[in-house]
Amino acid sequence: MARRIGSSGAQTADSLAKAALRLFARHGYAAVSMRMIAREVGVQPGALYNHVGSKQDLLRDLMIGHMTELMKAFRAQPLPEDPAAALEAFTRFHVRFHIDRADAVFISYMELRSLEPENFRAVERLRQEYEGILRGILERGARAGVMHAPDPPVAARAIISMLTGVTHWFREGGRLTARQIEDIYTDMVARSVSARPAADGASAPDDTPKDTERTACSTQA
Amino acid sequence: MARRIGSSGAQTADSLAKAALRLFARHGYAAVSMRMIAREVGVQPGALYNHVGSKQDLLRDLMIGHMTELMKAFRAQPLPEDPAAALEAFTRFHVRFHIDRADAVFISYMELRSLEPENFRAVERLRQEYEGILRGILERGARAGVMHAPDPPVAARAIISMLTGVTHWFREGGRLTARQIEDIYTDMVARSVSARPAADGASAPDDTPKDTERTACSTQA
DNA sequence: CTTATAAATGAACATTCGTTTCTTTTCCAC
DNA sequence: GTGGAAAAGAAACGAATGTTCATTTATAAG
Repeated sequence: MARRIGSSGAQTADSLAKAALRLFARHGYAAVSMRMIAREVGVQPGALYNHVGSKQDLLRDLMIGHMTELMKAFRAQPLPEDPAAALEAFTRFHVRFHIDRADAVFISYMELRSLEPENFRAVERLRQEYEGILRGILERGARAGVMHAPDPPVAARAIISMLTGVTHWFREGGRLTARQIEDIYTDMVARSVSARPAADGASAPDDTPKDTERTACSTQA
Repeated sequence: MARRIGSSGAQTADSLAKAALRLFARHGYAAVSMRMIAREVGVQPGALYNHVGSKQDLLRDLMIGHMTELMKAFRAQPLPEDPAAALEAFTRFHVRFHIDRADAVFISYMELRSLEPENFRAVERLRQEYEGILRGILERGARAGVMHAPDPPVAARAIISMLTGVTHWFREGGRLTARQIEDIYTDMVARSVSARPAADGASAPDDTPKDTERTACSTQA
């Protein structure tokens, strides 16, 4: 009764992952019950266990799947030799990838604590691998003298925090398009580690320029 | 009723909040039971309800208390007129305040979704008020031509995301001191909205001197 | 002291939790 | 068609959930 139209084989397993992803992202792992997921999928709670070993397995698979996909997608594009270009490529990739997968990102950065130790280590290893890519870019840039990054590990984390934060507020159809966001972040990241000094107003209050044209900006608003 | 002066009177209520804060931060609101909190306080579960109306009230009080304290602490210090100096003051304050209260920060940024609608609105209003301060600084800086912020609302969020991220990894006694972290972030934030162009260069009015030696960052790890 | 009251206990309430088990239904190769 | 495997339904398991309540203990004022 109530059979699906097509063959239902992998269909349920897929919508299970999708439902769990959305619910975990929205309410958090601990606040989501297997019964909620079952209702969302349109199935009885017990039936879920034909496709997944446990609730914890579900979370682990989602997170490892996301991180693996992240690494794969990043490696699928060529990384420019030039550090500045590489940084821009990284930034644009990160923003675009994360905007498209806000739910998965949210979970991956938020539910680390919900993972049992062994699963945590597996995900954490992937996360550090990704972070290492950015750190490497910053180190190369600093060595080449084209970037200012007094502490690449900290800078890498700071940048990733900034970029990932986009998932907290960006909504499709808002004031800005994804491309505009991408441009703004790319600009900010490039500047944040620019080899040119910042305008240190603290020690130079006389710093105000005579006057300039409107803030020249490469990113249209 | 309003008696409460005794020795152990407010003691339990206080350690209750402390215990809840740590547990919520560590495991998440939904994953923490009143029984866990009670055990941490050293009391039976039912006794908690002499000091708090419900688990949800506990979360709301923690979050509103934190945000209120944040606003109060910020307003307690003078905000420089000069936009660049104000930005530095904001950055240093934010990093310092958040490093000292990693647990509360974590909860406030993480458990918004665990709040019931009415409580959510109350906290969100405080959050936007704080965000508005930074946005105002960026707008003033851009208007004065000393900052490059094509979209102050986005830039404000990006910066706050970056700064708040410090609570995810900073641990006292690590490789860097809190002051060093503070310096690094201050430098990055100042650069990220610097009126001077990034390395790839675009329009540069009133060009910058060639001296790149005044790297104002005082931290070397 | 007595007395009022705040706080803690210990047990219980009705729900909900993740998961298991058994049975029935659906699907696909033959 | 038949047989067997995979998936779903139905019901239940023990444990844990937030919370209440009557009772006892501690505390401070009069």
